[in-house]
Amino acid sequence: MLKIGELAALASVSRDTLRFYEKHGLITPGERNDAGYRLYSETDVHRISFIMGAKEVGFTLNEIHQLLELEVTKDEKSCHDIKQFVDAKISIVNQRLAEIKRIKKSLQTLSSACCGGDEPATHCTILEALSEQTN
Amino acid sequence: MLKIGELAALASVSRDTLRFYEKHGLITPGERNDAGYRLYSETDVHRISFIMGAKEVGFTLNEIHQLLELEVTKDEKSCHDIKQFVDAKISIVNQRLAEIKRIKKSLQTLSSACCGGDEPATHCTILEALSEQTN
DNA sequence: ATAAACCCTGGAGTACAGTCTAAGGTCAAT
DNA sequence: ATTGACCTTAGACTGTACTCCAGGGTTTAT
Repeated sequence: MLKIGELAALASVSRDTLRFYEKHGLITPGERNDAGYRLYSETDVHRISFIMGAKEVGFTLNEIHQLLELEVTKDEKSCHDIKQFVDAKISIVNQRLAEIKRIKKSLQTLSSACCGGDEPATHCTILEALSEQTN
Repeated sequence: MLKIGELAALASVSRDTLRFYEKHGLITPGERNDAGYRLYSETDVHRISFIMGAKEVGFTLNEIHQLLELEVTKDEKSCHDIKQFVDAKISIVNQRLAEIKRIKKSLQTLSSACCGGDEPATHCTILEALSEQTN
């Protein structure tokens, strides 16, 4: 079992952030010791890793909460309900994926158009790179 | 040339958002008419599309500003400088790409583990899906 | 045994990204 | 010529996601 500072270090977040996430129902330590210290399990490590990952790709804490809530509500919901919810999220993820690929392509076009030398970069612009793409 | 409401409708943002972006140096209409109305060009349409796309994949307005500023500062900077900056951004984009693929995989594992029927979804959890992955 | 390093709660403060309101000017249609 | 839909600014307000602080208790190392 990890204390809050240990999990915080592991996940590269602050203690305050973990307590903030707890207040908003994203992650609750399974136990507390006699002094009231939070004690986090292995599962909590996975959980915070999922949260950080989802956050990084643009899910809000609210959306992440919904995703994680699937775990809590699983017994009350049918497979059908969950499949529908998850498939809706997958389609959002696919949109994000397409968008990030578009951005990457723009940046790569820009980078490769750039000779990398010392001359002024008169023709290096994101917008030019974007407009050269057939999207 | 488009008026603010027209560009707003095109980009699915509010007029206020466009003015807010302007205040923060992201997009400035090339012209104003006699009454002081903002008039946006074709380039501005591309620009707002880039902004929305970058935002969607998790860039902050500040980061987007930096990306777009390449255009403005191009003459003062060498190709070398710009290439370095852009390549750094590409590596951030690659991280985001990897992360969103991880999320997508979790969701897909979850979805396909789900029979889709009417029974309670006892084994449908994001965390189970995550822990089944070899990452 | 005592200081440093950790933990607790509650609440205030901050940065970012809008969003809304007030008070007024402009434009197009009836 | 006047109504309604648009535009202007400045500034107040909101929601999200932290971040910090005060005032206290606990644990660990010397």
